[in-house]
Amino acid sequence: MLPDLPEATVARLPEYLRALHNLAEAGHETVSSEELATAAGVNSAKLRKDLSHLGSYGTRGVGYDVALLVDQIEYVLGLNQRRSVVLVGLGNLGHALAGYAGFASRGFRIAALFDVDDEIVGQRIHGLIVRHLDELPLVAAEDPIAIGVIATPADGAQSVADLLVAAGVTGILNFAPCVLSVPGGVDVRKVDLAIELQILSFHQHRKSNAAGAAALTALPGGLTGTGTHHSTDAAEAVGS
Amino acid sequence: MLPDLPEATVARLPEYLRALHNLAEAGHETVSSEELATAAGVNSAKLRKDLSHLGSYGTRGVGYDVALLVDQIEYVLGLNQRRSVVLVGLGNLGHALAGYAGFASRGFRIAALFDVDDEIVGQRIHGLIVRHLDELPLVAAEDPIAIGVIATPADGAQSVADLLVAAGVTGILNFAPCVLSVPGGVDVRKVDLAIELQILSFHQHRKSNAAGAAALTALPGGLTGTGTHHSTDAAEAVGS
DNA sequence: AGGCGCTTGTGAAGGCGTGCACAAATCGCG
DNA sequence: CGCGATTTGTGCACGCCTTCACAAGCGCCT
Repeated sequence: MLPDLPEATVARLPEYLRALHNLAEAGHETVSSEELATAAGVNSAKLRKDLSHLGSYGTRGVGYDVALLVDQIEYVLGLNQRRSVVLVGLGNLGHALAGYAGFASRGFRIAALFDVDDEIVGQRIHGLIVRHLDELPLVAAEDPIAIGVIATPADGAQSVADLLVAAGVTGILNFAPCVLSVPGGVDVRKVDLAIELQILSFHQHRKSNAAGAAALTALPGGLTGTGTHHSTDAAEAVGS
Repeated sequence: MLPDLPEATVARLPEYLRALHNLAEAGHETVSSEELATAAGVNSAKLRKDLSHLGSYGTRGVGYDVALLVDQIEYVLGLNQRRSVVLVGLGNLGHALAGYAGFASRGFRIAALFDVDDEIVGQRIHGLIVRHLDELPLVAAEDPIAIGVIATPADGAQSVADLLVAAGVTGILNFAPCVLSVPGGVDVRKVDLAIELQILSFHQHRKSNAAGAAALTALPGGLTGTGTHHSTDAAEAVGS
């Protein structure tokens, strides 16, 4: 029976798994929560709580059996079942994703590549022929598709998502910079390089302002939102 | 003055910004929290609370001025300052990232490309010559590097990170599947395709087991009739 | 066999984030 | 000028996640 895992825990399990694989290759048979936590870049208490949600697979005074834990996590994540992945959109990014080695190493199999551009359809990319998006239903009929990866421009992403959903896909990984609307029961995860860069930018901006900000923080006025303060000068006055 | 924003809010601001740019192009001059929230794929209350952290830039009964809000968010994120980005590792993924249009569109400028492979160094990729990683300090001396993007295999990533830090980089975006250790004050964000796939895999595994479980759970006292209903998953999963 | 050191698993507390629901504020219209 | 429609900004409650601290359990050594 599958335990009900907190979402935050689920997001960390793959990281633990990768660390465990490394440890196994290095010859470790057991590992303490402290070691594994360090290898995975988290707090040891958090790691223990995460693993405790899977059940008691550790031995007090000793640690966790590496091989056993690998099996458990892989089972919980459903990685022992092979899942078919299709990739839609073979521009720069899609091309790179098609050649990504990380697919096969975790039980994922690229079943097909799709695009709509006649220049790209028919090309052979990393051993697979790019097919036209119209053929997606055919491919899905032959072999159920578990996960669809969208690497198209933003304006085509929603219609691709609709096609994927219609083909029975219940998990979508979206690299297009847009919001997808999908029916309930379909899981969408988004990866956006630009967003990550902007978050980094924010932290740098904050750090660089932190020094001078301390001198300005003594704002006496404004009790409760007396809206006389207008925004434009705020933006410009601060930007030094 | 830069307000102290909750991390969750910061992570959503770029999404709001993108939605606002779309609205501006579509000719909207003002937008209500409801509209903007829908466009950004979030709850309207959450959006209002997020924006309230920046200050009061809306007008009750009317909504938000699109142009003003764009300026505010860009200011807070530090996007009006152009930041130099260097990209290390030009394999499949790095090659695609070098051609990513999203860099320039948000004020980021690719300052240089680096690799260590003699086959790759010297190549011209999307208008830039790939330089040897050894030259990184030289480039950093000419023009301060804000952000370093690591797209190398895992085994080289830590040493690249060390080099970047030594060159004064304070923000790192890591595509390598490994944990980086960096000194305090340096911000690392990680993007891992394999992790995202595994999270999707988990949800599918859970769903497929829930179906079987639902058949077995003939709960006698079930008044509500709807057992474990996860229709909101899709909406929440949008925020990665 | 017994005690000691080590490590897991977990109860409890605190912090953070989310969403509801409503008061405050603004605009347009009669 | 006043009123109603509309929308923002926010107090509050709730739930999730993190972290601490420690009891419970296991193996080893004497």
